[in-house]
Amino acid sequence: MASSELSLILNNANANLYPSEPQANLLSMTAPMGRPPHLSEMTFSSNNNTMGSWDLVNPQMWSRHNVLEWIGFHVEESRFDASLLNINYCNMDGITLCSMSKETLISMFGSMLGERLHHSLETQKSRYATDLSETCLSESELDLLDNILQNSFPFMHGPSLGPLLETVVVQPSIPSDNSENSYSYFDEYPNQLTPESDHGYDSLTESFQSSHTGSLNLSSPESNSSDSDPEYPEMHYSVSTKNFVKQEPGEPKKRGRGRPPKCQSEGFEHFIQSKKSKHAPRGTHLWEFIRDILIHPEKNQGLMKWEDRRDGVFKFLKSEAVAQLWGQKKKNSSMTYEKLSRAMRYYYKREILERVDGRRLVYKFGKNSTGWRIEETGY
DNA sequence: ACATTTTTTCCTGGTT
DNA sequence: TAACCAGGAAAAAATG
Repeated sequence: MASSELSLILNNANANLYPSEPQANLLSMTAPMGRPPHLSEMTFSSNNNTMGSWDLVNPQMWSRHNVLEWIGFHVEESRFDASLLNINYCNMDGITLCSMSKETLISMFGSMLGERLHHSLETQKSRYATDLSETCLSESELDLLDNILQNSFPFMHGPSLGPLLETVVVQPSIPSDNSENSYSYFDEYPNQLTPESDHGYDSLTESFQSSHTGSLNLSSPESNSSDSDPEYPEMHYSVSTKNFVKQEPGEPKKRGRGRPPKCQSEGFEHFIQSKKSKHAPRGTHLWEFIRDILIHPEKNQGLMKWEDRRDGVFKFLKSEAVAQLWGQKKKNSSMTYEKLSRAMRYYYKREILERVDGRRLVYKFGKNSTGWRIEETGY
């Protein structure tokens, strides 16, 4: 639960930096070592560019709190998408951090943030070089730290560390004691960004959080039938039923047309509201989101499939699941395939999509869409 | 601040 | 009957 709080913090920070970005997965986490900071202890300052107390302390002396502050500072400074962070990597103290090589940091945080963190860490270390010499660790101590590291991040196995930037995770609705049943999408997508993707576009980094309040099979009916591809395992997507409940029973209502005003949530997001960028990052279009699911066939886990890869014909296999994913990206829990498909139909006119008549859940990319062709993707 | 574009929501009616 | 498709209308949100 505490790790969820950590995640929440970073994700909220990210949500404010990149309003359209999804929340990182909270369910795929393994237990981090030690006691993570409590929400109330967090100081992702609402003051832009304000360093935390870590700046005044030798990195070797940093608490977990300081480390998290420091990471948070650089996440914000570099406008890194915090939802891409594996929160497990953020839960360490200064000693652990200081024992990490540049390569390790890059492995953990990606090249951009990792290098930045490394540079900052080295700078901080040098500032306190005198202190460091006094607190220099013996080889055995370093070995011990190495062990701690290994135990803390068991999923790290050398340079090609495991699911580093864990992103989308679809949780089976049936609780399982086997964590392998949860699987993630686009673990290391920084190298898989679509050629045509706009900078920073990461539509597939959202989590697909399950809820204990109910489960729903979001597979489209058709996809459950003979049309289902054998290569895609049937999954039951567990999604809070509240996502589909737009009205409380008994609430009389009938909204007018058009979209209702967005409710401003209170809490941490509000706390760091001032960090919110004026505009959402580009490249958050629905068709790009759809495209990116398709061009990562090994990871889309049966959400969609190509009907004709070369011609750009594709089909929704789990229409509601895709809609939920899209809704999650847009922070809209009431997204449905019905609405998503309306937006898809608007693309016909703009020739981003072409109509495919007579085939349910089937669409085709049009001449104004990019980034999906084999020549563009390389596969 | 404002104009335009994109998406969301709701709706009616039709098809599979 | 459920799920989907078409597309109008209106409005919010995103974007320039």
